Amino acid sequence: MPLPETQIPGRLQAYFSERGIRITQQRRAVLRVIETATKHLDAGQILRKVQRVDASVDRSTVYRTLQLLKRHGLIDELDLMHIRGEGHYYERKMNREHIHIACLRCGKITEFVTSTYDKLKQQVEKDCHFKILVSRLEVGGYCSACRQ
Amino acid sequence: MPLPETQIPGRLQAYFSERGIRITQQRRAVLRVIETATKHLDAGQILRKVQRVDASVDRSTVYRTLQLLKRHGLIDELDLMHIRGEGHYYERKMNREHIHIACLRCGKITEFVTSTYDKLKQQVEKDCHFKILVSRLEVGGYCSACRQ
DNA sequence: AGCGTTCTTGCGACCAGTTGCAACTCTCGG
DNA sequence: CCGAGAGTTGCAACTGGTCGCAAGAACGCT
Ligand SMILES: [Mn+2]
Ligand SMILES: [Mn+2]
Ligand SMILES: [Zn+2]
Ligand SMILES: [Zn+2]
Repeated sequence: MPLPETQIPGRLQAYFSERGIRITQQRRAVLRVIETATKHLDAGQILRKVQRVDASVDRSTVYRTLQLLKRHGLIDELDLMHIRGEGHYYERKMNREHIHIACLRCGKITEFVTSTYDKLKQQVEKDCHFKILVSRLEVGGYCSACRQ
Repeated sequence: MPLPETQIPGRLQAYFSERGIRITQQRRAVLRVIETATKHLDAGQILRKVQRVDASVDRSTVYRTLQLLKRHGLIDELDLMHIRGEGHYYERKMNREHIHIACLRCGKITEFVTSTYDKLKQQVEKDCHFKILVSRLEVGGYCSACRQ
């Protein structure tokens, strides 16, 4: 994941306190893990990282926090073509919307930004009279290396 | 779901026998359910429909058949923005790739076909040197009716 | 700082999806 | 039509995600 320079640690926590959403030790730990992630993490990975800070944190708390973040549009939920298992992956929502490209052979995930994607979404909004709040484009196939 | 006229019942079963994939009573039932579906079904709905034909069919068989169909590119797996629950939805793969648009308020699912989507995929293939086998674009937001 | 309200947590029970295994059944060749 | 062999099934056990509930923590107000 890009982890752009614009990503200030503590941003999620700031969002919470601005909105009067309670900050607990458990939530603080989850937010830290998500903010400092350098790749897409699934719920299990997030749980394990959180438990290295506080082993008593329950899995339901992590799931509830992920739901909260999702509801507020602070993270995106991805399938990444279910390369491994059938669970979901999470990433901090960034400035630029990007496409996820998953190689079905080596498992590499590539992110791709293009204005064509923005145009396509605008077209959907116009043609379907629909207000888009979330969107997700994922593709699976073979990367150049895996095609020899 | 469109259920286009080009959709001949028995097509999936024909595909199986052409390839020497065994056709069992259980698989036949699952294929029938998927071929005659008029909307996106989740695994639980498929299981219940199959069990109305043969009550002894186990859930693992349905899941395994769905995996088989997915592996052969005969069905697409969708999240539909997890409007209801967190499971996946399935649909027979059609001639035209389409976008799924989910209203987060009323739950309506709209399908949309546009050449812009094809162009975007071509661009990804070219710019990322990637061979696309599967793709999935889902958007969530509010439909015109739900915005008054 | 102490208090009360309200929200959050951990727990246990539950449900959905996966997997190893032994019993079964398809398919093909004879 | 039958039998052999490979592939498939149901089952049971397990894992991952959800939910109701009672105990516990956060935070605004004094
Ligand atoms: Mn999914
Ligand atoms: Mn569809
Ligand atoms: Zn690859
Ligand atoms: Zn709507």
